[in-house]
Amino acid sequence: MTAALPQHPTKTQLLELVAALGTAQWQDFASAAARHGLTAVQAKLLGQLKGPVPMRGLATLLLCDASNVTGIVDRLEARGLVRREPDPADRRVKNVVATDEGREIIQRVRAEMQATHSALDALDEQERATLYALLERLRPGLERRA
Amino acid sequence: MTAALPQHPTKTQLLELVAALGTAQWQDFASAAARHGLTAVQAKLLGQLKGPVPMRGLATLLLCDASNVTGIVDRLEARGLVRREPDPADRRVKNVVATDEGREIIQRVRAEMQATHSALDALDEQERATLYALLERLRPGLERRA
DNA sequence: GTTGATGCTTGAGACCGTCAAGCAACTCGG
DNA sequence: CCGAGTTGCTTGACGGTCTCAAGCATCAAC
Repeated sequence: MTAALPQHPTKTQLLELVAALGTAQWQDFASAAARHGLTAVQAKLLGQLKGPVPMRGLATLLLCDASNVTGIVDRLEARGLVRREPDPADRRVKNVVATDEGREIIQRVRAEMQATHSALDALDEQERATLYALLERLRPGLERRA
Repeated sequence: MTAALPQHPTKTQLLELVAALGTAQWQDFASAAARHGLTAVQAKLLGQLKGPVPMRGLATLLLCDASNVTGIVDRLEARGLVRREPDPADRRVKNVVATDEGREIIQRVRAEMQATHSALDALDEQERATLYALLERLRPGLERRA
């Protein structure tokens, strides 16, 4: 008998569980990145580069000041994982592009997130679909800018 | 017609969704904390103090070096939100305790996480129970130390 | 063209995080 | 009891992350 099974968890319990899983996943990500000599923030920025993105766009994506992006890109560029390209339409803009090496590294980091992958393996296809649908419902509330 | 509805989202999609929600919640937490002059890390530490906790225990909880905890507790103590008490059983140990003001502030921060609360309001009791159960299944995989 | 907005960088300052080193106190074998 | 090893905490050095204010170049609009 599992008398402690919460049939109706409080919002607080759910909130704490989400927070705990979020930080656990972040740790997993950070340690995978560290194995390749990257910080979590650097890896996250690298992960946003599906195509050329202006510095300003990165600041918006990462919800931080533009001057912060300068430093992060500086360090990535020094390692050859990223390039700054002039924008043909607007000479103020610098577009950031991942190099081949950059793309390869971020792909490896994602693949090496062992804890996250093994956690998701605990669910079958159907359960994952249910979880995805529920989380998708949370998104609009969470991403609204206060 | 919603043809794009993923009946069976890939692990990658699910992973990215979890990551997005995790960082959104963290931002929410950080901005609630900032309204009270606290950083997210300070608020997180404060939230762990249900009773007296030794410095070493905090380092373990926060998955960081003990010397890091020293600085964070220093700043919280300077604001009077936390106290260091000697441990009666072991004179090496210093137990950290939240002051009344500290308890009050962390409670307010939690209550003021508007985005998170409104996100959870999008689900009814039954859905929350389902979500909780699914997330609980993810925990063992995620929290295993690699 | 002048005015104003926008994109990026720089510099100062605070916090977060690690590591190495150090001191105090505990523990345990002898 | 006593010395050896361990553990708990702090300090100092150093790098990364973040914000703010200031500055330069460029664009847009009148």
